Amino acid sequence: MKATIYDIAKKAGVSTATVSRALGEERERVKPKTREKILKVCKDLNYQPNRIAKNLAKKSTGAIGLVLPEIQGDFYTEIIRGVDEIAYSGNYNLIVSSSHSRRNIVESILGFMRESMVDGVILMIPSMNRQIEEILSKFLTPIVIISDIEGLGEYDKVSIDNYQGAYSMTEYLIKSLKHKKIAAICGPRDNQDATMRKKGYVAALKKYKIPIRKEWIIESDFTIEGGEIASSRLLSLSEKPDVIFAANDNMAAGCYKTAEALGYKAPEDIGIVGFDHIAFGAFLKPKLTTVHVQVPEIGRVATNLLLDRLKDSGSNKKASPKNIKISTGIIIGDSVLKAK
Amino acid sequence: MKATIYDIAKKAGVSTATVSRALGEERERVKPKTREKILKVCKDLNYQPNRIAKNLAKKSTGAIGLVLPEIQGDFYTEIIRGVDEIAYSGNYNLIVSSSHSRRNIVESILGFMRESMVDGVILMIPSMNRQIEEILSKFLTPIVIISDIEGLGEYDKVSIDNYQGAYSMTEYLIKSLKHKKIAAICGPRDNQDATMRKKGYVAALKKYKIPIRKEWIIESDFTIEGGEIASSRLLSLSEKPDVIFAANDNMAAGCYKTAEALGYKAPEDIGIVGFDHIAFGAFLKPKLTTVHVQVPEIGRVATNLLLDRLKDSGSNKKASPKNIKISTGIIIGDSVLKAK
DNA sequence: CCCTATAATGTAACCGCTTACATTTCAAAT
DNA sequence: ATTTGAAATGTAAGCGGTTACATTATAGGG
Repeated sequence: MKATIYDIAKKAGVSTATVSRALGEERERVKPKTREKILKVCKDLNYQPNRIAKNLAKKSTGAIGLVLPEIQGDFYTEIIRGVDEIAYSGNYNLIVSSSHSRRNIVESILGFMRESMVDGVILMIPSMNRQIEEILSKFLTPIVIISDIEGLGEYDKVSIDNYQGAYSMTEYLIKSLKHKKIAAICGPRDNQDATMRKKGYVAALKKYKIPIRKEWIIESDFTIEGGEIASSRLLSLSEKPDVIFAANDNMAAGCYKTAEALGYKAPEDIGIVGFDHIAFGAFLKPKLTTVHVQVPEIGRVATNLLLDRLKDSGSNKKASPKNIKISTGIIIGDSVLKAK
Repeated sequence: MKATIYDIAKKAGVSTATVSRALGEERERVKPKTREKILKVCKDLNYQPNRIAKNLAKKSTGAIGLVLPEIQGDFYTEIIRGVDEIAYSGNYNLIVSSSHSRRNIVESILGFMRESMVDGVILMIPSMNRQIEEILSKFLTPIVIISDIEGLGEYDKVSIDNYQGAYSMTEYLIKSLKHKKIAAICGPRDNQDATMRKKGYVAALKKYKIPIRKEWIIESDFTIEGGEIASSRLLSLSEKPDVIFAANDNMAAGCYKTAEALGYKAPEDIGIVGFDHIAFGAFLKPKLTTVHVQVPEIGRVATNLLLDRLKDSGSNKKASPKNIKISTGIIIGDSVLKAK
């Protein structure tokens, strides 16, 4: 049988209160000699405090939940890593939940919230809907949202600066590389990151007075295959673009595949640029030019926001929601040349 | 204030026992009419059972822990996905912990065990040491180990069939492709997966009576850079191999880099094969021939073992430890040709 | 209408820890 | 020696559920 605090108290000849204090934050309030005796008994009996009982008494779980839309590929591991790092140093455990074949986002959220599994949750969602909003408003668990969705003023929010990233890349293509025929493969319409990236692209074209051609803006799905399909459509147009700006690196990889299949050589025949700067981009040949996103930083920032929130969840004066954008940069590879 | 079971009981005019029954597994034992009334009150008060209290009363946490050596790249997300899937359908939450700059494996394990955070843990470790063994033996939390380490008879274990995978690949190179000059870039000496892969390679050579050359067996570290260094050493030997068998795809990618840098063309000048079949392998040019490992399956199998263990952790007759090997296959790419 | 078996519900102890409040200890001050 | 106040420790009531056991309601048989 596992030893409990009573066993320790008995064997050490003190009360449970003293044991609890000797082991906890009030360490200092028990006489050194007593404490030593208690610690020795703990070691002898191999005592492991029961975390659950502690949590019940303290009314907290000591865990935070991370809800991801899916979990596949570098992007998500890097988010997890960032969150885990901060959670760990804040003494919280991390529970990860993501959609998969048998569970959708809503169930993930409910799993955490409905059963008060966690003290707070970090919610990464591509888009908001009525149902999710309703669920969130129903619970009082602190929430940090990772998403580029506008509105949602009542929540702490961290997002990639998608707009700026896409704008900068497009501007780079136009200003530095003198390109004008720039097509875009966008992400899903209902994905906010995708939407903002598209907006950035469009805004940059407008700024430099380059007409926007509908047939050069294709909606896709952020997958490699989606990139293949979209790019093959672009490359079969009578008037082809010189550069394809894929809204993420996966789709850029798809463009490489198609280009090769159709006998185009990057960057000479067609320029390709991406967004995200995930690890395997470096292995594409030629090396991919892409928008750099500090992915683990997203996780870190979100977690810090959440921990702050948890810290003063006791005090009644709620700090007003924060909204942090993670800035981006441009990684210059060899996948696009200066326009002739 | 959050509603508790007492609030519900009071408002519904029944006892807490009845509420508990109406909501739990003994649903059937309360009269339908009563149950309905209770459910209505729950909805009205937006009642969320407190999971912690439940756990304390039931003496379980409803969570399993997954300890990873690190969390970077596809390999680990796929493991997580497999584990998560099964954990979810078994109604367990998943807590992930991995080493990083501020925490090592031992701390990860202790975090779970010392504070009884989880009902069971899945432990993925590249190698065993005295300290870890000691910790594990000290706790009675059920454990499943993902590792190819021999011994450890007392634990459930799942491993990639590294030996067979490496053997098959080597045999394929010898028998089907008629190669004889096959070098190997191995993983770290203290990594059991690496060790078993090397053994499989050596065994196949022996089987086909091909002399083993020490200078063609290089120890490296499973990273891309390691693969670069190792392969540049191989390619600078006076007598060069025809094929390099890298013990993982990362190192194979390193070989590609080196080959290119030194002016060798794969597969004509040098054949390259890998191990793992991680996603980006498909993007190497030429397409990588490699050993396929069913990574999510590892997670699934491990979790099933753990859940089984948890299920009959009540019964005293402990089932004897299981040891499952996940079989591998060969993915034929274009990175190695038939010997001339 | 009573008896009895079974279904439905209630009572209260318990899970193992924390902590407000009460009590005791002890050293310094008088 | 007595007083006093801080330090050390103890007592016991929670935290919010579950569940063994006790009690009450209900229905069918005599």
